[in-house]
Amino acid sequence: MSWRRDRGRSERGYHHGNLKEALLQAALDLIAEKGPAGFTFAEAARSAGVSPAAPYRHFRDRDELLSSIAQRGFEQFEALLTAAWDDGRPDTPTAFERLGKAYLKFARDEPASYSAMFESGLAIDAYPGLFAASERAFAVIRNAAERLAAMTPPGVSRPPAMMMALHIWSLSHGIASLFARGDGSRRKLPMSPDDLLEAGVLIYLRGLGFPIGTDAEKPR
Amino acid sequence: MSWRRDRGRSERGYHHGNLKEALLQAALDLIAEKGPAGFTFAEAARSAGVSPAAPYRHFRDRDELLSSIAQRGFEQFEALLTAAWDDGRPDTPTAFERLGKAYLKFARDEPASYSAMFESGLAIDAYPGLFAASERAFAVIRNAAERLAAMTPPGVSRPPAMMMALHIWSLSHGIASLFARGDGSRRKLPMSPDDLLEAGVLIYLRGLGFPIGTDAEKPR
DNA sequence: CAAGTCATGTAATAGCCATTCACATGAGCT
DNA sequence: AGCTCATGTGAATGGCTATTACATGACTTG
Repeated sequence: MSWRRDRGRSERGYHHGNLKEALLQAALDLIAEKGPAGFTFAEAARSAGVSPAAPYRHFRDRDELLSSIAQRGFEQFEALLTAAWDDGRPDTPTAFERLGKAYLKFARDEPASYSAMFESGLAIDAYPGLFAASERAFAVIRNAAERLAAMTPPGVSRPPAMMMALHIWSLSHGIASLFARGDGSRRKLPMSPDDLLEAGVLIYLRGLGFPIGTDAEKPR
Repeated sequence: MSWRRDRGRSERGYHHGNLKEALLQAALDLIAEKGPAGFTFAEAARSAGVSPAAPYRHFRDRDELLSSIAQRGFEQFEALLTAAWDDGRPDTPTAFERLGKAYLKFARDEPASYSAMFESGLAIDAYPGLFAASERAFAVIRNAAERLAAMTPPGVSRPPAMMMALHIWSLSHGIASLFARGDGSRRKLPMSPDDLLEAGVLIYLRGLGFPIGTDAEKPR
């Protein structure tokens, strides 16, 4: 093991010491500020205090940096979803609701990552690591759907868990994309995105035969 | 009236005669080919056979061209949705299903427009015409939801039409964004996006109290 | 500890793009 | 015929991506 010179000193000579990390962080900040299109390799380099050519030692090109950010985003996303699901505690429906909220929370709190993940226009299958990370995140939702599907009341035909997962994911993603972005560049709404999603999921689950209160609105 | 020299001749001298249209078409082709990020003002000009500075006579900048494309997209989208809805004929639920299908069809058939409309990262409120066009398109969905809401069976609390419209829109948009893009750069699915949406809408409507067959799958 | 190696940075450069400005062209009006 | 203004051109500026040859110094090895 070699211990890097971790002294917080900004006294960096020729070598940066942690450029890859610094670039990822800088890029994240830039994306948060100006969207995934506005971010430039050169400016990230400038933020990190290195020459415009330096980043190429760590990323093949701009897209690879973007894909790294997206991948990290999916990993963070998976962790958040996993925590929200909490293995179905205290009960499956409650945990399921929490999962949906967590989805929107991520889109709201990490708009930069979210952009990189879903709106950067990257060909996801061109980056195996990215693809795998996104599959793992989706797996959390699919597992939860599995557990929920297993709970269908007797006398009701059991829905395919995969389909449920896709419906919930699509609804969450649609709401997040259209209304719940951190950057305010989105459309106004007569209710909060969280409430919109919660109501939608409740109605959907009732449609599957789950016994849930018959009024869609929460009186606040 | 002055009649332009509409002769199909490509004999154009100093003036193009229809540059604005030509640029919009060229940009659409380029976006279809390389995504909204890959499209460049300069290349559109080249396609149209004019100098790189010419487009500035018709659009303030690149973003304004993009917003024009998005606006046209919304207008075309609105027309498609209106036709699909067909004022609720032959009956409201059937027409409502058609509306959802039309949404996906648009995303599939016009990926370039769809990208410009939803993934270009434009600040929608910075372009009043664009904003208005998107509102008109959404109004079609809202009207349909209104009619559907009015049909809720007796004994069931009537859902807010706006909320229904937002749910359906979000679900459609989520499915379209995640799975139904024309460019194969999206994720694989165990069922067609159309079927996924149809099943989701049916389940949702059943959850609202509409009397609909109790099995979610169509046997094909 | 001295020499060598290799990862990591830099400088310089080519090519592309957005945008602007002064200037050219010619279509339509009077 | 002459004028005028919308529409195009050429040239220039400054920024970006990406590549290449070269510089630096961190770490290894004897």
